Amino acid sequence: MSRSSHRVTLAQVARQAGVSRAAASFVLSGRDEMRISATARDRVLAAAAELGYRPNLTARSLRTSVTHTIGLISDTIATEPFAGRIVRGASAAALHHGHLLFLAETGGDPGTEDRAAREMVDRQADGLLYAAMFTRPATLPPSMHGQPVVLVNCYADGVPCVIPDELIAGRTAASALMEAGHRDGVYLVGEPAPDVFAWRERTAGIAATGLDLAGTVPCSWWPEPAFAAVRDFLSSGTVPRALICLNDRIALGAYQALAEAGLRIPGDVSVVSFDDSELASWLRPALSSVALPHYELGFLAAELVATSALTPEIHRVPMPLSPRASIAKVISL
Amino acid sequence: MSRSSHRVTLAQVARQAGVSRAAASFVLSGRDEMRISATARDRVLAAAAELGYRPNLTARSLRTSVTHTIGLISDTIATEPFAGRIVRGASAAALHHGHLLFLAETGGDPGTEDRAAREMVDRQADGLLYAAMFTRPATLPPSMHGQPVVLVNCYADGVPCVIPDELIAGRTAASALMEAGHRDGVYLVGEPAPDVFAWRERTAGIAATGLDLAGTVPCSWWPEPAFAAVRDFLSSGTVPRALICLNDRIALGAYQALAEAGLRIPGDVSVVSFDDSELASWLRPALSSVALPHYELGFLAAELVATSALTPEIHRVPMPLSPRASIAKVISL
DNA sequence: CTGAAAGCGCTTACAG
DNA sequence: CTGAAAGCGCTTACAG
Repeated sequence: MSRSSHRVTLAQVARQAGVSRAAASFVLSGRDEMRISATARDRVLAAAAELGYRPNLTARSLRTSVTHTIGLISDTIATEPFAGRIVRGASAAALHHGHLLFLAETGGDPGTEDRAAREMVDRQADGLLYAAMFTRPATLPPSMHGQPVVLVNCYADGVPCVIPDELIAGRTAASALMEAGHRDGVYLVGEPAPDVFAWRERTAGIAATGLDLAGTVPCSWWPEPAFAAVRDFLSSGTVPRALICLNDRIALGAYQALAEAGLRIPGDVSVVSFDDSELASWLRPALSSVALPHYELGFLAAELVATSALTPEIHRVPMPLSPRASIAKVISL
Repeated sequence: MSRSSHRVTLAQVARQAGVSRAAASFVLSGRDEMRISATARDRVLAAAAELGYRPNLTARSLRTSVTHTIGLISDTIATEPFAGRIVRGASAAALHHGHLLFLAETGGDPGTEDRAAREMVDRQADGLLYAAMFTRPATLPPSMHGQPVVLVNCYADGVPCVIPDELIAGRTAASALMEAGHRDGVYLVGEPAPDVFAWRERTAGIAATGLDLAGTVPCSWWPEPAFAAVRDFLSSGTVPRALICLNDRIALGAYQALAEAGLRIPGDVSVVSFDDSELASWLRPALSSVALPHYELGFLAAELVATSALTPEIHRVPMPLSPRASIAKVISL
């Protein structure tokens, strides 16, 4: 006996209530056009409750050709610590709109991406989300073409996308320093990466404030290289007044190098960063960081497909500063 | 015009191939019982390829009453940094078995859990996974009763579950220290938590090695309290030889306190920990840590439902040590 | 207001 | 080997 044969069906509810299946369908799906009599309505509701009726949504979907289902393809979000918030946001929005999320993690492999998207399309997902770990141009898997899709944390011509507003983020980080009185001796830490959206926008945002960087300490965006680069930089004798780290991992490495050099944060050196990962609040002193709005990215994207708002726009989501103890006010004489 | 009316249907493929729908169905679903003629077979395949046919899985499911779909309900896994690996493991296993994952993040709210599970059941998911952020007893939402379910990182009577083998983990951590020659001055850092599975099993595992702890430094399992507790402990004058930290976050706090006290790792104090989060490899020196096998947990659990291996067993997944630089060999005289 | 009927796109015995 | 038919559980015009 298959499991579905255990489930009570609309026909059974109708029989027990003494009405037609059509009538039962109307009251249970809340469509009141036909003005079912109140007593019939009550009998159907009572029967449904008594029998524990649950609609078979796969059957309903076959008829209505809408599944209330959204597929999310992600390269490696669930691995990447805090980027899992994209998934959480998308799930919350989906649930909120009576939808359910299909999720596939592909590790970025194009073959897997295509297969996963195809599985979703074959299951008649109402729309597809394609999410990236870091903001970048996207190449859609072939099986997504012609489907309703929104890009999350990535972008492509003619496709609606939701991305973090890194331009404002750069401005926010620089402003935080300037409002504390910093003007001189501000260094950017992190390798220039003209190909990387975040780098381009953040540096443009910083420049837009009029803040004059004293220089750049190049290093790849990870703790270990950042530690080495900042250590070497400090050993040259320069003492910076403030560091803008291009992410929290770089900031961790910078903290370590600063500590080794006997420099205090924020007394000697102020630090501001991007990401606002958990790390930011764990460091000593806690790190001021501009938050990547992953939850909001996922939420908005799922909402766009749930509400069929699929015009090819670029939605920029604000990146707020989480101010913490790593920035000191400069006393000007 | 609805989207589904654009999709090419099995009937169209059959017509173009000049065979019955039944014949087309047989060749396309690879069921060879009827020994379709090779030329008919080829014509069907050609027609399907030419028309770009894709089966409507929602229709197939209605007929076969299996959806090749697995639902995953998680309290807050996608938020919790590395626990997102459960999702990744489950997704990989699902895909590997031709299934797709429904995901819902509930924030641990029972109402949301129940609603989400109901949405999955209504969509005829073949089985459900219920996952917890940290290993604990589980209370299933009512809508999951009677469904095929496996518990991930949590447990309940009579329900199959997949949990990390924390007992061996405790033994592994203690053994790592002992093999390096540590016998004396080994302290456990972290608040005793008799209600917490990980605490019970880890301490039991440590005890099982015969290692005699010199004491415990109690503190809640977070960086800040750990920093404060270890700092106070050190200020009492005791210098430990080794620390077993109950998670990586505690280890971070301990590192900070040790550094402040001018103690070197591992020269003065060896440190071993549990979790093997990203943090472990970022610290200086890199931290030896016993890995939480979240990916494997998710993978195995999804595989169990995909293969219908749903006997109510407790599956314990090994927790391997990631050895790094934080443990020093003790030179005995 | 209610009921009989068609149909969504498949699969699967069942006759030939 | 092939084809006509029933049916999975719903929704929705369409007559009465």
